[in-house]
Amino acid sequence: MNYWLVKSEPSEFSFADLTREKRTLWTGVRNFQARNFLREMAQGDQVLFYHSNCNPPLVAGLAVVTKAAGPDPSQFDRNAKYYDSRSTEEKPLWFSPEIGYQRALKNVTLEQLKNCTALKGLSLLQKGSRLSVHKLSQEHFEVIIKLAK
DNA sequence: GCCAACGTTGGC
DNA sequence: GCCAACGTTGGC
Repeated sequence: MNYWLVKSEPSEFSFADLTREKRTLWTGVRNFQARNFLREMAQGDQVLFYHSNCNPPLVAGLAVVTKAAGPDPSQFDRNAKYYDSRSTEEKPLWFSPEIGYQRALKNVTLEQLKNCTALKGLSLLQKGSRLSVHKLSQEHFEVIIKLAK
């Protein structure tokens, strides 16, 4: 099993939104490295749901991959913000897994993550890291879950 | 709102 | 294939 962290701006889609909707297609990721991670996600993988671009940034809850990635429908929609003219039905560029609500977590702020020596090397904390999808080791995942208790 | 860091684009 | 210009991300 793999462990992931996905970022979302709470003003766009928050963990409370996921809690309400139960499941959602993770659409709109337009970065190749993040895309590769999305395609690697398998049903049952654990996903930390991170709120970015807010004050304070934090890990808000726990999600789970409910369905492996298929083509991101928003890339085909001419009127969508994430339309990509390079994509075809035969050769889609972008992929979306389905993410489901698992359980609420006590918030773990970015500051707490930074102050935790056990999380040294976490890719989210690397300088200049802007990826919206990160892969975590099981050890780092469990440390963050512990911080949320 | 600022700006550092990074990714992408496109001219050459 | 280089690299300058531009756009975006996201913490602060």
